[in-house]
Amino acid sequence: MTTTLPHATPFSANNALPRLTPPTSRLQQALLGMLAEEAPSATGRLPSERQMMERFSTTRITLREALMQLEAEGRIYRESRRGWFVSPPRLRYDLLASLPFKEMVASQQRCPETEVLKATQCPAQPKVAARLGILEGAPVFHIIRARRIDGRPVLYVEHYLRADCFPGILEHDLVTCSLTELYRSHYGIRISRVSFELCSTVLHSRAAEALRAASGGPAQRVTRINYDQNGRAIDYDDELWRHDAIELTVSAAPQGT
Amino acid sequence: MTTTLPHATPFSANNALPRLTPPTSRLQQALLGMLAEEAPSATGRLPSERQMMERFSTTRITLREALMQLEAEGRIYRESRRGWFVSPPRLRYDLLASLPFKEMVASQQRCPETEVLKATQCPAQPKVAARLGILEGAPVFHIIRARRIDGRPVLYVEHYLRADCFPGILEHDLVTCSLTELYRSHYGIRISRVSFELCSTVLHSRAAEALRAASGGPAQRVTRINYDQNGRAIDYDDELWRHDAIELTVSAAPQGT
DNA sequence: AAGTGGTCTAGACCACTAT
DNA sequence: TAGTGGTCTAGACCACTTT
Repeated sequence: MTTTLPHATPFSANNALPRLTPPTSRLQQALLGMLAEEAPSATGRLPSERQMMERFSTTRITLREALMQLEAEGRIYRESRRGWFVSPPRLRYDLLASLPFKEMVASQQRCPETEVLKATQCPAQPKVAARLGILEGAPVFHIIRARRIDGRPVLYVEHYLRADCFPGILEHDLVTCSLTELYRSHYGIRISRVSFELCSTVLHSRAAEALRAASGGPAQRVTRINYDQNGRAIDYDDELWRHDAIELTVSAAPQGT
Repeated sequence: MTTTLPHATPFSANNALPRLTPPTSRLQQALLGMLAEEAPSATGRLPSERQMMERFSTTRITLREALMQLEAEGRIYRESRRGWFVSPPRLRYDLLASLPFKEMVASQQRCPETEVLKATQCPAQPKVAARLGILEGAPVFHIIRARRIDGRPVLYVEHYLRADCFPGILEHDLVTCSLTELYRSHYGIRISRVSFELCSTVLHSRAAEALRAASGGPAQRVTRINYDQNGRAIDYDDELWRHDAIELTVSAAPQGT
């Protein structure tokens, strides 16, 4: 079942002729071809590494190198110990539209799901306190959620809410309702300003576990601070997205004008 | 010169005792320690891979795995075939402040430099035409620049300007002057709206070459469309940043309010 | 129980950089 | 010219998932 690749000379390293194309990029081409042809198979799962390595007559390490390149490009992704998959189209995430996750995903004809991993009250750590403009150790609600699109876990979020602003909020349904909707309907608080910090990093172990991903996998961090009509910081979100899952968007008038 | 690591049991694979800490994370710890102690050495250059691999008694492949993890975290970076370096602090890039590169970098006590790689007129490719709202093949100016911070090349930009808006702009000094400044001073065009698209990808070969980086290295893409006071798209920028070089920032009123 | 991905070993050659 | 990073080979064991 060994498909012959262009320039597939198994012992070309010992060959006087120069390799026309380096194995990795041949491999990538071949893999892309494979994705184009076969991948639309329901699950989007790729063949096992050993199968691919045999099919393309290469080593596991070399094959993985090529796969990880495609992962970095956002074309494929892996689930820990489960294998490689074709990446679905990116979700468009308009930062200033401030749509709740559920609405944002649904409006793009995808299926949103949420799971609450933790919801407690605790004292504010220094970093959280600084961002919320409150004293270290002041009470905050700490909510951790994992969110899925079409069944695939793509987002790990930690929310920190000023406890004094939202008494009893943990009693509400945190799976179905959006937090900003609760702010408005139950606490009369509207969000009048948001500020974001975006940076590309990696998944820490807890996030990785929640996303069925490899710890250290590529991630896009989006942190967000919401301010109410009085300019007071009311909550702070720390989002970690699988980096291939989103495309961020901003549209506004520049401030210099 | 071999430093003993905690749990450094060279043949632990054949050992009945479980490894207390996996080699890669031991390695990462050790490397972080090394960075903390020695790295502030002027150039920020790390020892050669072979030296590190001997020092930490491991394999080159395993060592590189650990280094690439740190690269993904944005703590170190590499220059193609030149070695590994400690990452300088990220530049804060406020998308809506619309500060020219030079001012933005200087305001953060860093030293900006610019190099023009290409500046020509050419017909608009489909993608460019679509974003500028002009006909395919309509004339655009195509400018490619590489930009450095403190001597390190971090940004590869391609600009596409509507040629009908900016006659003769290629005659100007594109190294020293900001484009938006030229728009205002010579063409009476102000930017009244911007729209961004952000997404994490990899460096294509031209960008990699310009940034002395490995092709396929981690990158942050920032595309930007500028609109004038009549709501007409006047230029389109495609920026590729070394992913560890920036931290993006947005602050504004959400649009739902 | 079989197979998978995750990790690790122990080498090697080449093109390029630094000296 | 010596040494470097980039790439590749040919194996191996383990913990976990899947069947």
